[in-house]
Amino acid sequence: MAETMENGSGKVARKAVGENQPADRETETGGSRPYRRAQRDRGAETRARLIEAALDVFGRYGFEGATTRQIAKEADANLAAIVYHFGSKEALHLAVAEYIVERIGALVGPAMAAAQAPEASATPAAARATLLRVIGTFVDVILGTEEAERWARFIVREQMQPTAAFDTIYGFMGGAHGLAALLVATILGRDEDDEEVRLRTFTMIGQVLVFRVAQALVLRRMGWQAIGETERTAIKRVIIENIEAILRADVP
Amino acid sequence: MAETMENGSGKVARKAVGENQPADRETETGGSRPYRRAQRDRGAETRARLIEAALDVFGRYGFEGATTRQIAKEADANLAAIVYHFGSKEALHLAVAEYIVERIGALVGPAMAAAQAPEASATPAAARATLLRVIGTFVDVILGTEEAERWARFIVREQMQPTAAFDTIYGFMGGAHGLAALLVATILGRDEDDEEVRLRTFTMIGQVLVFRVAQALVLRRMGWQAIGETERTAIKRVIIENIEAILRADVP
DNA sequence: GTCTATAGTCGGATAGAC
DNA sequence: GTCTATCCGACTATAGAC
Repeated sequence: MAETMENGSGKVARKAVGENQPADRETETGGSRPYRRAQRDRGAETRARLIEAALDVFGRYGFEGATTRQIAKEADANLAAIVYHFGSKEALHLAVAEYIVERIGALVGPAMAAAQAPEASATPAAARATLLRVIGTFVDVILGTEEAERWARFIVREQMQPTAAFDTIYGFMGGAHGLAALLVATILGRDEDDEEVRLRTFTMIGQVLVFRVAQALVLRRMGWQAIGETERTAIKRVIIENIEAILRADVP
Repeated sequence: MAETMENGSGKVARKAVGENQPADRETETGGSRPYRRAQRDRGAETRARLIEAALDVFGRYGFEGATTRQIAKEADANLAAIVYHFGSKEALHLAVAEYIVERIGALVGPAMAAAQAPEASATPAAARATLLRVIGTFVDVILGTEEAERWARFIVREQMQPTAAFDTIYGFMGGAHGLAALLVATILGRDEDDEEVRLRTFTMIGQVLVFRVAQALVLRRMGWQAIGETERTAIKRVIIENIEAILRADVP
């Protein structure tokens, strides 16, 4: 593992990405706007590529297992760029956690904001509809987006062996659980701080998580190649039915 | 991480473990049986300690992140012993997977064997009782045994980034899911290969798993220090209630 | 079977040219 | 901002004494 092909040639195989060129290309008449733009925020783009690559590599190999060389290579950037932009391997790791929270927030933020509106949990019936909608969004994001696989790897590692990055992750995840717990509390007519309410909320989250965390097992057992839209729909239906049953049972 | 204290002294701090002594100690009259025994299977004991240590270190740092030095140190064994007993770091990794399957098998084997008996799933009612008992055992093992934390770390890593060790793990986990799915199928009066049955079985497993995988989050949100017997009982009650509700809903 | 010593490789981080 | 070159510590694996 970790690449045995280090055969000489420290050259980074620089494919044509449309930037990172020495300035004496792109001699088309007039415009050259793409070039100007690339020139202006070349640093920001390198930084972004480094974070994306680091998310992938940290997620796959863990903090210690990941190498800055591999991250730089995958980002098509220079090794020294990591220290320049972030200061250290550890700081890059933290930046990745912040990036994940930011990206997930962008995807589920609207749904969460809607769920936090007063009318969304005004009555048990409204809260139930809101909860089911939030869970649906959760399934779509966690199983449907291509990035989610990388996020999950990174986050689960933090759960099992927390580093300084965990606090950043916790800020978001704790809020999400709290919001869901509030909805569950409203539906069941209990207090938000009720132990049972919080535990039951975790079991609902777990029903979704298992398809992400134990995906290798799921694919083999289901005879699937991947979790596409068809599979996701089937999963969502089962989970929604389960949650309806669970909520029904507790409101006799 | 990965220990910065490498300060000279390659000596392995050899604490009194009752063995690994140079033979000219233990001059008590007569017996010296413990010594003889230690002498005889010293190799087997070193091997066992190496596997235990490797399980811990591989689980915490991943295959690449783990170092054979740390494993040897934690096992109170010599670095070269790893190659001697297993051949390579990778072979040790595989041996750990086999060890985990063996240990979990020893703990849940009886429950699984009982669940496989014909009468355990003869009727939907019998199957339901069996399933609830199996889930209870699952919760106890996964949240109640001290070793489970280490197993889970190792297994989840394999799920997210499978190596050769995954096949070993899969043999056991696939069987466990199959058994549970058979029970669920019997309860719901469906076929064992039914897609919905298999998915629903995964959602049941997920309700337990979340408390292991997202434990850092669970502890903070619940305000718990650890998951002891009290906490485990509360979790088990919620999960059992959920599963009863889910099964009830599908058998109108 | 277990040890020390070491060969050979690869890691993060730095310096300084451009 | 990005590059090459390099330091030096830590890694896996091996060799050979005991």
